[in-house]
Amino acid sequence: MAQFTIKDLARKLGVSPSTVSRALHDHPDISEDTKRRVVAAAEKYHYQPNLIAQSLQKKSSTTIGVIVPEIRHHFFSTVISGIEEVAYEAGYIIMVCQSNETLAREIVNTQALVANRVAGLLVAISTETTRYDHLKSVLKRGVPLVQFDRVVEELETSKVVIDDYSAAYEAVMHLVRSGYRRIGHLAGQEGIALNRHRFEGYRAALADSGLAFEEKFLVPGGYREEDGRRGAEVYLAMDELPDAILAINDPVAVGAFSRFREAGVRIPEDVALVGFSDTPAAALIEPALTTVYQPAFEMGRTAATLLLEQFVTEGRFTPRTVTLDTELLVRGSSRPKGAAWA
Amino acid sequence: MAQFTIKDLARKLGVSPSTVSRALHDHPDISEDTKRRVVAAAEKYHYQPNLIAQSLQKKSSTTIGVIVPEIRHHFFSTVISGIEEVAYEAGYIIMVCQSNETLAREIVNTQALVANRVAGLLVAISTETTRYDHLKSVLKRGVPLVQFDRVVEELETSKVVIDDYSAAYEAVMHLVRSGYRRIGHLAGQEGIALNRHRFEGYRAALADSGLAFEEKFLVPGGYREEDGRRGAEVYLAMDELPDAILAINDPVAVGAFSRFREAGVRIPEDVALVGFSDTPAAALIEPALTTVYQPAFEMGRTAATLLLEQFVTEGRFTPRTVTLDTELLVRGSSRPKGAAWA
DNA sequence: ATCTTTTTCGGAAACGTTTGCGGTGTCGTT
DNA sequence: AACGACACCGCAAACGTTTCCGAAAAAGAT
Repeated sequence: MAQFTIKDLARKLGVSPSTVSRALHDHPDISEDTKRRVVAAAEKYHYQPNLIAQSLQKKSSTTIGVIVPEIRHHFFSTVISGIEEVAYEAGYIIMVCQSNETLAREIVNTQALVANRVAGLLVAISTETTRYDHLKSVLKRGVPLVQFDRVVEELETSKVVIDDYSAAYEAVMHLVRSGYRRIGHLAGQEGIALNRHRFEGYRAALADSGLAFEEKFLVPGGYREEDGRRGAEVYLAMDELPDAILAINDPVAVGAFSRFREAGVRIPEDVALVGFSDTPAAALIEPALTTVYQPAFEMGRTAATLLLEQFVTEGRFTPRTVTLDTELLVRGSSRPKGAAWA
Repeated sequence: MAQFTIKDLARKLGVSPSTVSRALHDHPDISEDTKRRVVAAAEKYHYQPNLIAQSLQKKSSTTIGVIVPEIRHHFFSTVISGIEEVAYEAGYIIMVCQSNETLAREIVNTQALVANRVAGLLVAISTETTRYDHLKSVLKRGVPLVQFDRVVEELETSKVVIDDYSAAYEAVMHLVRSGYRRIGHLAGQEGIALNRHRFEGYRAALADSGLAFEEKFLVPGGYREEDGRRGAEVYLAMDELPDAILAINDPVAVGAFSRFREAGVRIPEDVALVGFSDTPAAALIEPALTTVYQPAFEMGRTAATLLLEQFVTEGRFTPRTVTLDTELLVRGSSRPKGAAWA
């Protein structure tokens, strides 16, 4: 019932608690013989070290905190999977919180994780997050922090991102090469760096192709399927549809996709579609969605790795930002204009 | 840099640490006046209680552990989302581990969580898990445990599940009513209770419909898309295909779906398909997949709620198992035999 | 004015570890 | 024979809280 502690073990063996502790940690001051006895006894009595006590004394825990907008989203759960993977290998365990895209909850979450004395923090900010006091305070406390995906650039932390600008640029270039000319963009909120970068890549590609940027074809929204549907709605109300659309992510693309289909708009004959890979569903719709593949799992792995590195670099440490490669997966939804059905 | 503790606060205020602690917890022994002073000072110096120390002294933490086969799977990440939701509301934070479907890692995970002195444990076992010593040991230590989805029935814990038997039964009945007669089953491993129940529901529905159970149409496999593809392969090698298939879950159904399509087999004209809802992709394929909807988010919520309830019921407590309702979402992939295209 | 009650607080131990420091005992060297 | 070196281990403090047990001061009762 009550906990079996190191003291109990010591009593059973007739040695001191310090000896037990040292034996368990393979300290050189302890003879091989007693080490064996201690380990054997620990085994026998199912001794389980109390990590809480250990953390208190060491002033640092063996858990790392993770904050994401929503756990259930495919992209983030994949990232978390990656994080857990390397955390596990390194003997850490992860505490996961979701902000539900609200700043208030994100703040509560960071406080809770700090209160739990996590060794470090991995965060992707919410869409509402335009003030960063909570993150700055984490930094000031000296808690290692690395941002991923949704990062705030002016914060001096390690970051892992994709090259949103180039990815969007390439996606649009692909559309242009495929014969599309009136290319719209289902964008995200302007505040988020990621969204801005994708927009800028989109715009630059238009410019570099000698195409005009049409304000009305830029329709901002959120990250979810319903936002895509709403966006499609906006396009449908226009005199003339764009002939291609770059969506801020897959759910939005899929939402637009189904709304368009309902309206009898053919993909890609009437309008081509390109997304950013948040979901495996993209490959299954008909025609399959052309999409920018984002290495979510790998993003989680590297973010965690960066954090672990920061743990060991005592004292002076310089933030690194690693940019992961994306890949444009060309599929049916952006078939060259006028091409026959596959 | 160094931590600002309750002692520091006490020193600043010229009172004892005990007084500060009591003031912060609104203890009646403390005058309103000093309470105000303490709270104000705590605010001023950004005092953050050390939950680690608190846990050590209280001998119980405010974190709950979660173990799932794989975080990245849509079903489980949705469950986790639900868990986090109610945990958050109750002031708990969750530690999440994945077993990667291996028993070894599941064992390590439970030990790590116990070592971290979680207040309770929420687990869905791996496919490999046929011995339960690690879970029994958790129980013996008196750590509250509730199982969800993949449960081991002989363990005396609260459980939250769906009625797999009935769900499979209804799904097959639906197929029969739609005119299908040679109904196959892409099953999971036999060891898992959940798989067995679905199989039994399937078999009972056949029997009650006066249809013969054909051994060869039962093809066991795993939970992933590739298992579905492999299963389709098996069917394709037969002289005669089944005219409908109940898949153990959506990924498997989707896998079979795409393999069949590659082989020129039409869905549902040549073979109808029904899945168990693990993924949103089911609604997007063409034709859309008929599937048994499982309330994953709700499952997470109730599992966490059950655990929280168990926290307060000191002493005598009787395990409850709650069965969540499913719903058969009838879509194109099981269109009545011979019916025209929508 | 003394005694009892109440209010308000402090001392100290405890939760389970780790670790600096010091203390034995043994052995080899001179 | 004496001394240093070394191997091995125990004491006690510390990590930041909470809480039992009193104790002092204030208030009320007689």
